Order: sequence, then C-alpha cells, then structure tokens
Amino acid sequence: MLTNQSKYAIRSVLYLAVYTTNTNKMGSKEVAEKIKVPAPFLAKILQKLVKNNIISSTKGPKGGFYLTESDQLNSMLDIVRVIEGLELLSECFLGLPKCGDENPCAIHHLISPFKDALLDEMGDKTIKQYAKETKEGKYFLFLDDELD
Amino acid sequence: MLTNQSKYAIRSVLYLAVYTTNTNKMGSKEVAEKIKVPAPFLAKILQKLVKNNIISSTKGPKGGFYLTESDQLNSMLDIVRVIEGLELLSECFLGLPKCGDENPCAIHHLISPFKDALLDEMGDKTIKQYAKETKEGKYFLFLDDELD
DNA sequence: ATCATAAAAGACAAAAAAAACTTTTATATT
DNA sequence: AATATAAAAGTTTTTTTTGTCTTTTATGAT
Repeated sequence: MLTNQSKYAIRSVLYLAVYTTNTNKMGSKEVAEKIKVPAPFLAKILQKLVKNNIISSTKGPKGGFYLTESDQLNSMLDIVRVIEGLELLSECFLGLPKCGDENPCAIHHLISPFKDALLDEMGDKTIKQYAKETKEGKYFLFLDDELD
Repeated sequence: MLTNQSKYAIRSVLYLAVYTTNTNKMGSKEVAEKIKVPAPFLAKILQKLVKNNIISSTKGPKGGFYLTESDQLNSMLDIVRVIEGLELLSECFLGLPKCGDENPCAIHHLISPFKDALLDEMGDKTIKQYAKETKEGKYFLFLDDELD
C-alpha cells in the first residue's frame, strides 16, 4: 500500500519533529541509525523532502535536518504525495481497474470505509499533532530506547 | 499491501469459480483476456495455484483450469498464503519492526481494527461463497461485459 | 496411432524499487 | 582564509517484481 520510501519518509519526519529544532538539527546518518533504515537511502529521501518543503536543512558544521513551525503543519498525506503520489493509497485492493461503489470488487465494502478513515486522518492531522502525541507516549517511532 | 501476483491470483480464482466447472474448463489465455491481466504472467500464477491445490487443471484438448468442489472451500487468505505468504498482510503500515498494541505506530489504532476485519473475512469466507454472491450481482470481476 | 491442444517446466528479459557510492557545494568554526 | 562538516546532486549497483519465451509433457478427438 505504501512503498518503503514513503514509510521511511513518514517515520523520519516524525522523528525529526520530535527530536530536533532549528537550533538542534540532526544529520541523516544519525536519523537512519535511530529509526533503523538504510542510511544512504534515507539521505536521498530527506533530500527530496527538503526540496518539496516538508522538512528543512542547513549544510556544514552544526547543520542537518529539522522542521520549522510551518513544516510541522504538513500532513502525512503531504509526505506521501511528494514521495510517491497518492495512487498507491487509492487504488483497488484487488487491482480492479474501476472498483468503486457502483462496481465493487469482492472486498470493496471492507476496504472502502477503512480507506476513507485513513485518508481523513492522514490528510487532516498535522505532523505537529503527531509529534505532540508521540512526546506524550501515545505512539512509538522505534523500539527499546524510546525517548532516551 | 498485496503484490500484483496475489491480486491476479485472487481475481482469476474468483473468475474460474464463477465461469467454469469440471466439464467446462478454460485456458489461461482466455482467463487473462477476461480479467485483463498479462497472459504469460497469469499462466505462471495459475500453475502455482494448481501445484498448491487452490485450483485444478487438465492438459490437452478441452483441457484448462477449473475448480473442484473441494477447491472452492479455500479462502482468499489461502490464495495469498501460497502466492506470497502472509507477511505483507500483517506487517506494520509504517514499517515499524514491532508495531503492536503495546508499541503502536502513529496510525496503528486506525490500521489494527481494519486488518482484523480483513483477515477475518479473507480467512473465513470461502471462494464458493464469493462466487455465489458474484453470480447474484453483488460483486464484479471486471468491467462492462460482466456476466455475458 | 496420430494430431492438435493446452498445461507444466524452465530459462530469460524488462522494469521498478531499493540501496549504495562519488563528487560537488555550502557553511559554521577556528 | 583554511578546514572540517554535512547536505545536494548525480551516477551506479543490486534486488525484487513483473513479465515473456521456448521446450516438454499429457490428453482428448479423429
């Protein structure tokens, strides 16, 4: 439903939202280590996120990636949009070309309400909100040494 | 969430369940045309399904693929299991290694009930039931010339 | 028995996704 | 100004998925 690229993107943005500020940036290798994804691959993904105004960065010593206040107003769906587009999220679970309410595949009735709820939340809720709830311990970004 | 292979497999099994019998088999090319998937690729998939007792086949003239009564007692989950395993269906939507109720990712609360419902239906309902409901017009297997 | 048909088997090719590597550019610190 | 740091940019490699092609085997019909 999502490519690894989108998954890594979402997890890294959430991580950066929780653990960095404009005065406390983080390098791509460190982020990769923390959330346990391939470092060079993540570097490419973060690059793409910067170019599309999802996150921010500065080069050089003390440089790295971080989120501005305005970056934090983006949604998960915004992230997916710039990484792979929204097609994967919307296409039929069984691959039926024109699956829909009028022409439902065998499991459309199960998928449809779920997809609506998912797109609603992923489209409306901001990274800032997710970060806040993560800090409150509601969600996790990786294992074991969470929040240390 | 599912590979094309699994999608094609499910759709072709449903198609065969609706449109064939042990006295009225169908060749792989014809099935491929009907459900609009690449013919040689589907041939390989059907082969795998036969080998794993999801569907049946006979060679030669008047030969082809079909479902026996006992084939029809399989579930969609059985199909996915033999094609790609159940990993893809069960792994975390954001790729969190040990996502679960104790260690939820940011959207676990949304995904979890959906996944439960999906696995329940896909695991319990038989191909026979799906075929019956498809014949009743409840679901569709392809477009336009349905049931002609 | 022969022949045409259709699946089985196996090798092969193309495309997409995932991942790695190298060079260049910007920037804080000294 | 020089240096070290870290992102940006671009190229390349690997792996997985998808898809094709060729040969072999089985079987119903004549």
